[in-house]
Amino acid sequence: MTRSSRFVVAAHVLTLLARSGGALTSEYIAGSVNTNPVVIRRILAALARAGLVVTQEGAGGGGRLAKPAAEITLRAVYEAVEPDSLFALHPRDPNPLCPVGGGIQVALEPTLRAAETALLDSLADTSVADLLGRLGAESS
Amino acid sequence: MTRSSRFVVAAHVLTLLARSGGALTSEYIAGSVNTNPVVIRRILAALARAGLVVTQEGAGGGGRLAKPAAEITLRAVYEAVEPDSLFALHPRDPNPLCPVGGGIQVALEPTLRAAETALLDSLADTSVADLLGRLGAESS
DNA sequence: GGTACTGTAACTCATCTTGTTACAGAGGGC
DNA sequence: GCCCTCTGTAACAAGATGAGTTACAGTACC
Repeated sequence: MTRSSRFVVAAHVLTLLARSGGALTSEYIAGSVNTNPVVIRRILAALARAGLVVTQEGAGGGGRLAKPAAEITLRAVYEAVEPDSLFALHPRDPNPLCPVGGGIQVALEPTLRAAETALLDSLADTSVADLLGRLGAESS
Repeated sequence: MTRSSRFVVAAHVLTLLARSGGALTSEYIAGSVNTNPVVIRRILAALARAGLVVTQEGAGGGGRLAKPAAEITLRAVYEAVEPDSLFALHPRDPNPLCPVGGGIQVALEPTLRAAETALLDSLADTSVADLLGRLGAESS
């Protein structure tokens, strides 16, 4: 799979916002992430839809956290920017006349769901505040 | 991300092989998966490299399980066909002069590793024999 | 009104996946 | 030995997606 870097970039953005304590412009954030401001605005838009940040247009605007950094888990960040399921099923439906082809997707479903849940539960153990703490511990 | 369906197809292939008890040709398998035989051969090649199946060239050849279906976990299948890490880091390295940009990847690393481990551990709970059992319970 | 922002469309480029054709080589049956 | 049936793999096309970029409409503060 062509993995996207949106999740890692989103965590980066939120950590920046947590550290600043206020609002930052997409251009400033883009300078730290080393990308284009539009890329940041797209990420911020997804995070805003999920209620993790608040953005404001116009002069003096930008994005800021919508709640305390300790209350923003990486699970919420992941779900905000990677809405699709982790596993892709067959590109063309398998042969329904084959006993295996006709039932394999249903047979796999509970396992795939459990694996994705395990991933999300693990991500829920880390918050944006935790990330900020790890940064502070290394380079104050 | 363009999510790949290799994992689901590989599970399908192995379930077919487990059910047959012997060797199947890529053309036969392709009929159940509803794809091209070359796609199946690519999957079988990855599974063979991981020691999950044995393939044989020539007339009467094909692929068969290299060990009992109960000993093939979906974790091993996933690792065989999806060798890349689940999370992509920044496409361009973040700005090292920024306190956040310079350390965010290191700060994220333990969380990403734990999440990927949680996923793999969950997949280890299901074997190819389990899949075959789920199929049998629905359509005998 | 002017300036500083976001929101978003539109386009390009690169990469990945899948499907496909083609062909070399292996191996069993005659 | 000679077929015929297979795998292994290269090569290419088509489609999808991600990321980067430019452009511009709209909003909000001064």
